Amino acid sequence: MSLNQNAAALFARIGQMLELTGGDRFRVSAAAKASRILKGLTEDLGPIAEAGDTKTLVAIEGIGKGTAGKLVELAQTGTISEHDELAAKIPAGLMEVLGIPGLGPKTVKLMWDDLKIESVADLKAGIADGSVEGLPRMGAKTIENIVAAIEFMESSGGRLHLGIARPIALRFVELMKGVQGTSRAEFAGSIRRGEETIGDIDILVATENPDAAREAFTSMEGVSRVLASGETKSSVRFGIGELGGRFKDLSGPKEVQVDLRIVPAESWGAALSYFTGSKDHNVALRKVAIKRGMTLNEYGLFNNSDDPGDPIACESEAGIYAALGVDVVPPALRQDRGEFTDGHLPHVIELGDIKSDLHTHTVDSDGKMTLLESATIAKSRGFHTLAITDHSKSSAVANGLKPDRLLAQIEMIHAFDESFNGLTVIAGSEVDILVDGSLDYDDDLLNALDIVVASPHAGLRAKPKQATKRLLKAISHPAVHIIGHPTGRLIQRREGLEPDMNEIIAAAVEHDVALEINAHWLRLDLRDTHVRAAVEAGCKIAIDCDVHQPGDYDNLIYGVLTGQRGWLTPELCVNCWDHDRLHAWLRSKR
DNA sequence: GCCGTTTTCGGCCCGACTGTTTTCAGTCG
Repeated sequence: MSLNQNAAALFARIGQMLELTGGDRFRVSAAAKASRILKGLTEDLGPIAEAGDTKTLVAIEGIGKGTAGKLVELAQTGTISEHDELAAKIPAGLMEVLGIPGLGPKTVKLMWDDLKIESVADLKAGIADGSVEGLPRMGAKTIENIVAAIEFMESSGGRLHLGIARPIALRFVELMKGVQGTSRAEFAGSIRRGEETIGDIDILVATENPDAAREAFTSMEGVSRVLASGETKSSVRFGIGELGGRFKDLSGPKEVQVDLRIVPAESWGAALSYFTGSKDHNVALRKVAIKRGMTLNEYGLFNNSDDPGDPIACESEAGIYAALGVDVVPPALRQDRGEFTDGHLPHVIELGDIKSDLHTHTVDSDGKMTLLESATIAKSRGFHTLAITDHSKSSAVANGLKPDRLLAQIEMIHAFDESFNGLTVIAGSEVDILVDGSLDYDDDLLNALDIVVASPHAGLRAKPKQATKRLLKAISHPAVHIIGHPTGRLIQRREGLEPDMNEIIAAAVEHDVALEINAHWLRLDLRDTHVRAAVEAGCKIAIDCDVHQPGDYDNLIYGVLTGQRGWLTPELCVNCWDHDRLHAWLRSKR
């Protein structure tokens, strides 16, 4: 594990443990912030911290002297003494109790101090024997909520994938739009920002009939429990099983919390901005407001005075950003990763900019569609180019093509292309990058292909140095256009390779190779922070759906959101190029 | 613990909901 990820986990834990020991709340949030920042960095701080270079470390926003010192300590000794000291005082099971929704540090500390509750099991026993009931402010209703929350936590195995949560959010939005009196409905929160995993779903509604909205929301089919139903906010648990069996092999949450916010139509923009977040972005945005003598809340942007009067801006997000004198920040960029400090924002890619898919499979390997079926969908989406890239011979389980079958397929695709007016279909392959970095076909065959996507499929537990070497060798092969899902990670399932991304990106720039954002929501590989580093280096990026079945084309949005989160522009994304420019680039490797 | 157009001290975003309270604490986002 890299120092960043290791440190991020430790600081997150330090923050939680400080809460439980009654530490200063600003120190708590500083530790949590340090954790988030470290998670989002692209450059590994390992060598810097090991060298004791605190000057470079404190230059990072949110990292001060204290955190820098602990990073150095971690790099040099393998541990942070503050963490170990806290961990010695706090039972491990207590952290799990803190994870129960609705239970915060105050309550957990009280239970620990007064009742010696040190685990979820202790808490259950304390509820059963009535001792928890004896605590101050602990009534029957609160205990009922804790029992339900424990059940929820035990049935939910972590966060939801974006590709599962977003369709649910869209269903809620459609439902709310159909309720009488609704003028606007939209999802906000982490789904709108395109985060790769989702904690809960936020739905925003502007309506003349709040009671009808609330009623429709809490009684939607699939709602298993109503947690709250107030004037402006309702919360429910929604059963994911209702979606059917397509994701049944995915271990994950069985339920998700969905929040409905009913907001005044006139402050729609302020509310949408507020509930889209991220939290860090909101804090940064409010600081911009404060600097300008204004106050920002979910109702609007106001002058800072005793009698603020009418808002300066509130109806649209764009109006609020404009009134604050900053660029409008697309939702995916709202991460507090420099969107206010790096001058003007780039024009990031949008779904409509994508004009080709360069990584798709057919029935010839492990796809479910024929060439004709896939090409028909590609054409209906307005693409000018479709690359067929079935698996190579070593991917036996995926029915990879032996050389003779590939030669026959190339011939077939080239014949097909002439008959499918308006869409150029090109012959390619998703060629395995073998463990030693060599490719799965000989050079003559590779050069017979219009496009080569080289991807790692096996040996994904290799050490970082070996992984770097392997990918560098593939990148330097003159026939390769794109490196497919470069790390091979599966979100919440498999870590994948951890190569030195800076070296990979530099090599890709040197050899004119594009790195892929695989748009499948289980992959999103490259991930957002890697994309950001690649974009900063001027590296070409491909966004492809890795199509196996018809619905996979719909995954494109997840790839685009990931690109946006990495500040990707159409100029650097080969799928956004027009026909002639794309094909000139492809031919330049032949 | 972090930070600085009030710069090495003294602040640190802001409001809703619940459940338990007679005015508010705790939690969440």
